[in-house]
Amino acid sequence: MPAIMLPDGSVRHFDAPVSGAALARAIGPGLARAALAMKLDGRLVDLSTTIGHDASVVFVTRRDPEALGLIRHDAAHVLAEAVQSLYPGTQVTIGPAIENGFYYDFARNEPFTPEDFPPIEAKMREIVAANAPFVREVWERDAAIAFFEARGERFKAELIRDLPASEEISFYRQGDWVDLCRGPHMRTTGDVGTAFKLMKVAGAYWRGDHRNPMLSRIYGTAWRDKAELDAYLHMLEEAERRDHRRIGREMGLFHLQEEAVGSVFWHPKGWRLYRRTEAYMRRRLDAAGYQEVRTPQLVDRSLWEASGHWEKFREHMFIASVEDEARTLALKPMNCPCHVQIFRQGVRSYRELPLRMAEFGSCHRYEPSGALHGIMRVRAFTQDDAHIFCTEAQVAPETARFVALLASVYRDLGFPDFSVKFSDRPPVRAGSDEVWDKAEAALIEACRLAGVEYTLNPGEGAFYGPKLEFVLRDAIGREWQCGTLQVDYILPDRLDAEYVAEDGTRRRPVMLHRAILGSFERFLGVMIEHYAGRFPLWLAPVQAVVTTVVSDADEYAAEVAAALREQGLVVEVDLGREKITAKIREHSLAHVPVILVVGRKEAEARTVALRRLGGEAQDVLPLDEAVARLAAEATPPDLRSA
RNA sequence: GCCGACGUAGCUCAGUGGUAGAGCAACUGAUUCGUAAUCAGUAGGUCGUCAGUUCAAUCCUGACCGUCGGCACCA
Repeated sequence: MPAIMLPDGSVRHFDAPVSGAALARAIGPGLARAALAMKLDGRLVDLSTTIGHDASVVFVTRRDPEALGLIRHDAAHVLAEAVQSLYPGTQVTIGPAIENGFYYDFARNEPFTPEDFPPIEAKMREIVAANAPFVREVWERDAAIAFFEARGERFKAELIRDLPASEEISFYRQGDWVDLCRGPHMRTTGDVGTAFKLMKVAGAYWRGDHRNPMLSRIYGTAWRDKAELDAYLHMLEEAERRDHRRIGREMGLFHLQEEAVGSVFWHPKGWRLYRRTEAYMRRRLDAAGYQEVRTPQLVDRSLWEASGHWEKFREHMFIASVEDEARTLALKPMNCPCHVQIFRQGVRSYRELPLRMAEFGSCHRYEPSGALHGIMRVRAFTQDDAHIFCTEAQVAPETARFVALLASVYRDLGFPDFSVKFSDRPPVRAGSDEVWDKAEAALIEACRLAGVEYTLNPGEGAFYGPKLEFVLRDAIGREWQCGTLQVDYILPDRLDAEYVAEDGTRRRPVMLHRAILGSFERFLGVMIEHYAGRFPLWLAPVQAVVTTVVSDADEYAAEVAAALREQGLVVEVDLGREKITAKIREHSLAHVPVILVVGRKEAEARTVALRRLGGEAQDVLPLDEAVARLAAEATPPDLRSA
């Protein structure tokens, strides 16, 4: 005799158990048509699920956010059926919904190629048009295993074997095709709709483990309607347009080449962008009480043995040696052991804590070749690194100070929107549970103190301590993990760092490893994509171009440029004989933020016509005023008064 | 590192078993023109590298290097 509560607070009573579909029909024909699935006491289930007890039900329609996941998951099933019907002998494995779409991993001797997409998509449309109901079946475990083994589906059989005994083995049938699946699904294959598209093929390890066979993965995207699909495809084009590798080349910022894989050749304009960012960071760190240091690139292996890197990370380190010496050196992959060496010089007092030691540390890591990506993932990079040596009591306030600094830096650099992930103790870790309890509690308290909201990232902490990860959101909604703060009780111990406490005893400091940008290379890559090369004036590598309408204005143009350079702006002068429209186009494509056009009128009146990148308006104003205005705007945010 | 695709002029790309083309950019000349492409001409390539097959390879085969998309990795 179920009593079912609906979202509007009303309650419906039934004499017997009732399916979701029947419930929807009882409420109204409109809902019966629109309902795709339902949330039964908050759990998303099939509409065919029978409700036999008192419950609350919320129907999911195409308009609800949950619909996307359902559409994508169902699309994965439709893809799998299409592939098996076109390519007999292909084994199915898993096919989940993911952000923006879905994928399905297939086992087949010959991998798929994009040329296979058109026939597969056509078959998928057939399956959707057939509008076959998704029918849930519960199987007995051995029968399920036998079923898949008889069909040569060893991956599916393996999945079932590894399901916990308590788990119900459910199948979903669509027409003649059936797949092991936990569900839930929508009513029919027709509910998938037609707003889907196969995107790419890729290899993927079975169960994500590189020791396992490589499967052939097909990625697709799926949306509620064509408008959403088009918007998504447009966003992808936008991302491609913003690609830092393309913009870096077009703007002459940097290049990469074979002889130095994973290292950046910074060109004058790119290096100016880099230096502006670095100078900004240096001012912020100075103001925040950090002391900058510089430590060696090449360090003897004995230090890496002491720090634990030699044992744990050697395969990621570049090792160097010379013939005349027996020593083995390594290029530093991290700065922390070197910073501890500075801390260890002389006797440290509690009065010196917290001691904030910063370095724009140049590091090398041997990253796997497949991981390299433009300047975002390289083998030689510079971190905005710092280590805060402090007492346990200082962990919370220092974390709060750091988060405030980080938020301010992100805001200044154009990223007001960021989120925080809290990674707690990993399964394999150093240190006792008591130490971890302490470290995690301190970090939680610090977040409370700083008013930081975070999502939990369980088991993802560093082996030596819990960490916060700071993820910023760019102009087109993508997320980039940049900043980090890690609490470390281990390294000070391994490298024997100590200070004299108030009571005269020697104690271990706690180390906070922290970075705001992460690495300059990666962060600048993110910034290039975020701004699509259209940097704010204070960061732009070339801040303005002065160009002429007629050659009579050449002399005046030089004067205008000189006046701007006097104020520290980087200005180019274009006296080319092309038409002004062509010159405007050229410098706009080069992403120069300000174009100053001068002709006879301006030369006589001592004015400039100021044009902003992307805009069409011309602002004619006196030279002095233009210079003052641009100089103010080109001042870095931390140096502006008020 | 693994799977797949790709590598031709500075860039974007065409093309062929008989040693290569276009557009843009560059350079030269003409054009003095008012806010996103003025016209004409010139120059530019060991067709990623190394082997093999062939009378002949940029093209076919193999290995290697690199890039791209994923996977794995990201201390």
